[in-house]
Amino acid sequence: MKNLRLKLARMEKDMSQTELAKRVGVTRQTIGMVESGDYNPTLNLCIQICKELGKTLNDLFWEEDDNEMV
Amino acid sequence: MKNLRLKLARMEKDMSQTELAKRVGVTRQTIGMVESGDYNPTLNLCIQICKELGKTLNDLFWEEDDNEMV
DNA sequence: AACGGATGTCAAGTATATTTTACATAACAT
DNA sequence: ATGTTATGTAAAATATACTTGACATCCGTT
Repeated sequence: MKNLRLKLARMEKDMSQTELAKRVGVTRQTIGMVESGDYNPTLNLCIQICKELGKTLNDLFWEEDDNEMV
Repeated sequence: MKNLRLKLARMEKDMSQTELAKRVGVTRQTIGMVESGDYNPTLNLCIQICKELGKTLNDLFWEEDDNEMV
């Protein structure tokens, strides 16, 4: 399950995966994997991404409904 | 920096670290380290903890600090 | 006193997040 | 046709999250 909210938030900031990665301090592959889903990033990475995109953890990483698939 | 919100939410549920750990599927040491702070858990672990305690990611893991909305 | 449950911590092992390097395609210019 | 930017993906290496097992203290109970 792709993280479309993250991808959208990044695009709204006119930021490439490479640029977001640089700001966050990881590689672009890592950002790509987070957006692609099927991935379990660390909390600090999520927080850094949120801060760069002006969003909160709930905005980008909290599933409100009962979409399981952990 | 200790995660006091997590500790409080757990205690409000009358749950020991051991019991929360069992429900979440990790060891009690891991829960202890998350509560002690200075630790970087994975997103899935945070989500599982939130679900067991009836909280959201922002409730337990988002620092509102100086980033107030514009 | 002795017990049992809850928590803190530490060292060594295992699992996995993240990096590095590399090659691939598509879109859009020049 | 050539070059550049953006993205997807995949192997192997490294860093670190998480486990295992142990020993510690504190606190309430018997």
